[in-house]
Amino acid sequence: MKKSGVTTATLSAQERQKLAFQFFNEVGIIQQLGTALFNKRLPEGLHVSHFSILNHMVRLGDGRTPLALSDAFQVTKGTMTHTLAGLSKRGLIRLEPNASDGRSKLVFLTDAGRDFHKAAIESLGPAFAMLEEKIDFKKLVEVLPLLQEMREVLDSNRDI
Amino acid sequence: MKKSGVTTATLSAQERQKLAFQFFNEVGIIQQLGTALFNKRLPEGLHVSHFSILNHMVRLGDGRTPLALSDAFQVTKGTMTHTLAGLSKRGLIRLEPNASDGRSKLVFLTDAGRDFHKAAIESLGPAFAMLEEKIDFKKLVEVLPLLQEMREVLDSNRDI
DNA sequence: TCCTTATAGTTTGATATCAAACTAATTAGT
DNA sequence: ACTAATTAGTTTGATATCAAACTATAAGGA
Repeated sequence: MKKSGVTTATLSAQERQKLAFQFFNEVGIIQQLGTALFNKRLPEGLHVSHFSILNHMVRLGDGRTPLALSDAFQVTKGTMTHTLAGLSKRGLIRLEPNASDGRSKLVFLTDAGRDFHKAAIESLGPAFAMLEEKIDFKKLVEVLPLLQEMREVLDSNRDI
Repeated sequence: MKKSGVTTATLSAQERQKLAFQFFNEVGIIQQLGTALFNKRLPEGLHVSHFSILNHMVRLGDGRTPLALSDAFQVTKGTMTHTLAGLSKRGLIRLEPNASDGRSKLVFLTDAGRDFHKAAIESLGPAFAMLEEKIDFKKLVEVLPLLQEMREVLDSNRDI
């Protein structure tokens, strides 16, 4: 794998610091812009956070606990309570008691939730088309492992 | 070339969609965890957003307008007003009228701001050490170009 | 000059998120 | 079995952010 620009030889402490800031800065901006792009395409009052949960359940199955979801998305339990309340109020999910644990609940997709997810995917079409036109998705494949690694490192070192 | 997993040959529309969701999901989580990690190390009441602005001015010079800063960090003008107010209240920056434009202001670092920046960098030391130990920074170098590209694409297609 | 439009910054109202305190149910240690 | 510790979810209070309306200044065209 060839590379250009910054040499791979050695990075000074200062270079590493600058790199890290750049990395987190870009990540933060991408997150903001990406969220804004998605939000704009979703119906009034619905946020990417809502869509993400529906998407997660459509792809990986429903019947999970709120805690499992807050783990998957790395948000606090309180945030998940809030997000699920929004979905529930709109009838996109159903919250049922968990028979095997009285403290817990299970989250299920409703038909409306599946429909909404499908419609949301459709309405994201133009944004996807734009991305596909401008970005070489094979590069995304190459980049994902580092992102996952970074996420895992950050996740398992929260107490640092 | 392996046959399992995603090959670089061709990606179906569905694979591309899944990739994009994964990408934005990882980015969102990294942003959250990274922000949390940094915030924890900053003094009470100060947020990464404050530090980032100080860092920007230390590295690239002060005397910029709030609008230039909101552009650089891709936040709204209102958000920048709020963030600068926080910095100003703590005496870390000075806001002066812009002699060449009555509508505008200029943002300057104070000595306290420079001191604080230095101290913040120090207090981020352990977090950096952890990252440096766990992450190969050369990989960061390789990943930055795509992140920048993605940021630019998203930035120049806000209206999609 | 006067009027229209554009620009810089502020304000307002809403919301997503976090951290921490709280409640209720389960599990574990003795 | 009983108490202590843990766990799932909710609530509370704070704050960072956004979008949109607003204010004040600047620039341009007739």
